Amino acid sequence: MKKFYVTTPIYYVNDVPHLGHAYTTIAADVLARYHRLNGHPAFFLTGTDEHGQKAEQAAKKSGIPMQEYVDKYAVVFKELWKKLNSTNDDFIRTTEERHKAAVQRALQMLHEKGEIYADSYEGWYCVPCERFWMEKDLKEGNCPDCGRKVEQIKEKNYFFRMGSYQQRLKDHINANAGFILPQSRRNEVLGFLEKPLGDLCISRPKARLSWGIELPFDKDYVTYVWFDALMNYVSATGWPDERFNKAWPASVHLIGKDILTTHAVYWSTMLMALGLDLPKTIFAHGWWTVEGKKMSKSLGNVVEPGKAADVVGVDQFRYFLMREVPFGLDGDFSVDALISRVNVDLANNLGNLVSRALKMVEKYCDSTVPSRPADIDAHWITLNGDAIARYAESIERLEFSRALEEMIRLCDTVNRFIVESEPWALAKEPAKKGKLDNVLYACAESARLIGKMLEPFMPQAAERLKKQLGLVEFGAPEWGGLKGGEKITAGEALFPRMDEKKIAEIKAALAPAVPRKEETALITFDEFMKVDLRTGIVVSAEPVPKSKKLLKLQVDLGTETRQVVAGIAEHYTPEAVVGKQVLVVANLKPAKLMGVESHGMLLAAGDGGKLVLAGTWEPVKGGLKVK
RNA sequence: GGCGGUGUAGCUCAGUUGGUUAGAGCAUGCGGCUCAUAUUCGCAGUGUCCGGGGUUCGAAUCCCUGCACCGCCA
Repeated sequence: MKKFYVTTPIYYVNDVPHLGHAYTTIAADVLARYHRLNGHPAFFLTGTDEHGQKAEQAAKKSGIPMQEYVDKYAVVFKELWKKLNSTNDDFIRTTEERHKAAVQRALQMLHEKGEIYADSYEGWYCVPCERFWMEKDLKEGNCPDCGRKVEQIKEKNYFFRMGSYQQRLKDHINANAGFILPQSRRNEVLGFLEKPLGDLCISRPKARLSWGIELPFDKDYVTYVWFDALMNYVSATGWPDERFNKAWPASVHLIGKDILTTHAVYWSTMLMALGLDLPKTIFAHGWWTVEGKKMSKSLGNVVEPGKAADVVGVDQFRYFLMREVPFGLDGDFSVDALISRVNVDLANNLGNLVSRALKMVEKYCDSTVPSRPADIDAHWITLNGDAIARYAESIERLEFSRALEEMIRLCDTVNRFIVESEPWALAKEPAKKGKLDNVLYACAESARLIGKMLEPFMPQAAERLKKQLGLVEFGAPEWGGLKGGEKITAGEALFPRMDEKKIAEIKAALAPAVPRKEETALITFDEFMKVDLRTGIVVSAEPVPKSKKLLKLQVDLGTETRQVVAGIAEHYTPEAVVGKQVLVVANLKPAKLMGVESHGMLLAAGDGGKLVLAGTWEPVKGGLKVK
């Protein structure tokens, strides 16, 4: 029997779950449900990644003891998955004994095999930021992040001989077209592997970071979080116990595109070194924007999945995520798109179809599915069968949106069939009762098949539809599952249409939280007057070589022509700014940008998108004081 | 800068190895039905297939080039 093992990444506990987390988990859940419903033993794993510096920092910041902090977050994730009807079979936490033991065992094995070695290196280290910097990245000898001074320190660490697996990994990827998906991501990894692959530092000195799994062969170190985290995929299956073979190798690792390299390269080589099989597929899906904008805390537009599911319905939320965007591409989460999907696909099309079909069975057939006609049109059976085949094929390929498209298409087909057969007209002629029964059997049976298709995606709606059809299980995805005689209960609509009131409610619930006002310190008049603002006229402009953003401008300030370098090249062409009347900070300390001297700054307004230069309302000459 | 990708209807996209009038969904307009959640069905569209050049009997598709955007790497 075909076993199926699907994983999500274990989610990092430095923040609350967002749309991206829900997306991966729901996709994994759909796969797991689909396989279980088809009789394949399925194992669906998710969990939390609880070690490492960021978790440690986040805990410190919140002033909660480490273990208490991670316990709290693990619960937050678990509860969300419950709410979203995730059927994960296990939930692994990297702070659990079973996981720590597996990680230490792996480290021990690799150490003994000579796959891990100690080495020292010197580098520039920023103590407050707790990280090393390359010489070239330093800003005037200081940390490019915080600007504080860095120290040259010498540190010993342990390294995994990742580089020695480069060729084997390339060969594996080349020989297995489905190993890394989508194809564009596969190309990326192959491109990455064109350059020499270095070894991987897998330790952190406890002096710097104590929150982690201790190296079994050196108690002064803990394990690097990625090495620790990736091991979850096997530790949860019981590795190194024999029983892990029941699950491993994984059928699919679902991941976000941001963690492709760690999985495709780190994890794959780790498995090779441990002598374990590689997963069948690593699938990197895309990211969601919200109303066209990148999700970010500062914009306050982070979608909380629990909240979204509460207000639109869990099934509707799951449907939208799986249907809206081809799996693998980026997508946009907008209230308009969400409403449209729910109203058009689920309410008008699918829901209404089920409703009209069942109500007719109630009305014309005494709420009982007519007996299965012997001579039903073969073409009709083929139409249904083809839809199911294409649906199944799409899911096997992880093309969720396509699978759902096929389901909706079948609804279209059945809706058309109803109009063409006009059961309401047949019902008026007692002589045509036989024909009427056949039509309504076909409708009910198609509804069953549609239920079968929506089951992995929308489990609650599936349950209701099953009851409406008088079934305990939907049965096989083949024509003829309904035997006739099933008691129908039409009841309430499967998916209520969202009206204006509901839409307003959703918009209110999902509206971006008001971003914290940036506290602009108040300044005195005198302080303001220290800024020498002048009007200027751009005399000439040219791009700064090798720079995307910078333009080199000569600006007429009346008494002189100033050279000013402005970061506006992405918004204005040189031609567009020549002759423009601008506002210049004339007493700004000169600076060199990309090696070009700049004696001042132009004023411009922008919110991260389009930048707009500031000028005066009426044309004025250059050099006037602005106040 | 290196490598890879994308550009098709108002919007989101599909277009197999080149082959008739270039498609789907949504949105829009008109018409029909009344079983159904004002639902559904039919019809109607609109396209510089990013620009330019080339190969070919024939190019959205193949080649070259330019532009724009995106991804990975540095």
